[in-house]
Amino acid sequence: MPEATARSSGSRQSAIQLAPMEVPKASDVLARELRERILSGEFAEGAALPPERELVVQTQMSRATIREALRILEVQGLVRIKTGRAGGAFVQRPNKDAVASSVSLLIRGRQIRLSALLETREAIEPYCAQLAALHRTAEDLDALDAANDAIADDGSPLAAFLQANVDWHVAVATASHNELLTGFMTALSQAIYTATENERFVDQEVRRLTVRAHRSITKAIRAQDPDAAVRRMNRHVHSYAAAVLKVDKRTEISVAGGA
Amino acid sequence: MPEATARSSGSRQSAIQLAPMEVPKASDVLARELRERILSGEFAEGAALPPERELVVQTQMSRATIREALRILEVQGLVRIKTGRAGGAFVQRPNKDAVASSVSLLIRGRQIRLSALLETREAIEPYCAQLAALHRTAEDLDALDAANDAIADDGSPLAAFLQANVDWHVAVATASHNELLTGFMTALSQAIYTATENERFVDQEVRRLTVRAHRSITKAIRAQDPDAAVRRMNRHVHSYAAAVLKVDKRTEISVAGGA
DNA sequence: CATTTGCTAATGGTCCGACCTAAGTCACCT
DNA sequence: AGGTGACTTAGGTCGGACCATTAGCAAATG
Repeated sequence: MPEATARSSGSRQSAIQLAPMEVPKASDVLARELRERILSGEFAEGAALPPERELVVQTQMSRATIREALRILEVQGLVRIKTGRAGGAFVQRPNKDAVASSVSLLIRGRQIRLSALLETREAIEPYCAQLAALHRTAEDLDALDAANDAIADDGSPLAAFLQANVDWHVAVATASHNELLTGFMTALSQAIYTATENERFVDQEVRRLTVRAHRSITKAIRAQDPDAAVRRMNRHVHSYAAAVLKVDKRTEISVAGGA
Repeated sequence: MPEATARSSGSRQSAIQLAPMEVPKASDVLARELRERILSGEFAEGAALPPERELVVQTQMSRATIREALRILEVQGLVRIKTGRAGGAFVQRPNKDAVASSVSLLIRGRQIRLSALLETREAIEPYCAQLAALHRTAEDLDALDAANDAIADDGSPLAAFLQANVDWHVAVATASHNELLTGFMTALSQAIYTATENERFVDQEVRRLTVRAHRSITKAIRAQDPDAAVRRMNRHVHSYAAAVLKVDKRTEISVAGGA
């Protein structure tokens, strides 16, 4: 790759020199302005932004430009747009779903392997369990029990098991009362869910072991025993990862062998 | 909040029942379609999507609709749009910047406290160091050394120190060769940077200690000693967090006292 | 009176067509 | 040869029109 080293493109040099200038797009300018006002708290959550046509007269921009700006904010999770009378753009604080979706795109786009997802979970979740043991409330414990009861339901289909499994893990993260950690774990759990959906290794035995491990971890969290919580969670996610990867590898081999 | 419990709004019940139907927006449909094709690999990275006017004739949608769809993909980091002749929408795989920006919005929007950020780093980074010790390459070591040398430069301003600090931590994550973990750490480091920018506790002593800790951790990573890496990193981020929070708390008190 | 139905207004969604701006290409002129 | 400017192709912006959805109110209806 030959890098251009010249300071000008080879023509005569005038005495006057100007730096390259940035010309931002109008919709970006408006989006940035609105975003700053939202994040600064100037617009309260749930407040309605002016209607598009009103923004047109206020900003002197065209409606297309304004709509693009609103679309940007919508994708970023900063506003929610409702149609119809009394509709409009309503201010929203970004939530973990926005993070989850962008993480999901990263995973799909860069084809991050299941092993990397499980590895990441092994990094994060034991610490979540530790914090959960320290900060859990009664409601957190209820959520944990509810999710685990749903997992214990033998008759439920695979999808229900996996969803309940996700719910339990997210409940652990929620009990940590660290919103950022919760956001990461939500995104991660969802991704592991979809990646595991086609795995065939989830049988009654796996379910039984899962429920037992969850119960044990929940017990430590209830007892506010951070050491036990981190230790048991570590063991749980590690053994789960090992089990998944064993099946995963076997599948790869059988696929490769069958071709 | 009185929740509506009725299944219909109180009128006569016809025998025929219909579920609420979703009517997606045209731009969302197009965005979804293009997104799937990009993620499935049908469009290679760097490939140019058809020009807007060409998409108009292909999809029978208006240009405004198509532009909104492209704007969605742009915000999600799936395409990059260039103006001028030979411009257009070029396919891009989402990178960690997209995750970092959405995490940044989450942090600002939900006013996540610095203590939570540091807590999250304590969860993630020791594991990163462990993986780095296992998987680091020679290039990774070079990056670590370069970043730490930049930190050691006593004469540099605060911003340079903080940036070099971020670079080093990101380099550790990169050395783990887990793209998801790297994405998380990039987002997190950037956020901690901005949150720490105004802290006044970074003096020469802090710099000296930081450099020393980094050197020690780098040494463990170089020696491929995961246990030492995780232990030292744990200690480093923990003591850094304690130091920051001490100043943070003092600042809060002095502000409260002065008011 | 209660319910249903229909009308009206407000607001986002879509479309069309025009023009502006940015940036390669290339022929022409010096 | 080298610069200059017209041409061309792309996105960016604009204005206006009309459609679709929904809330609220009014009229019809039993």
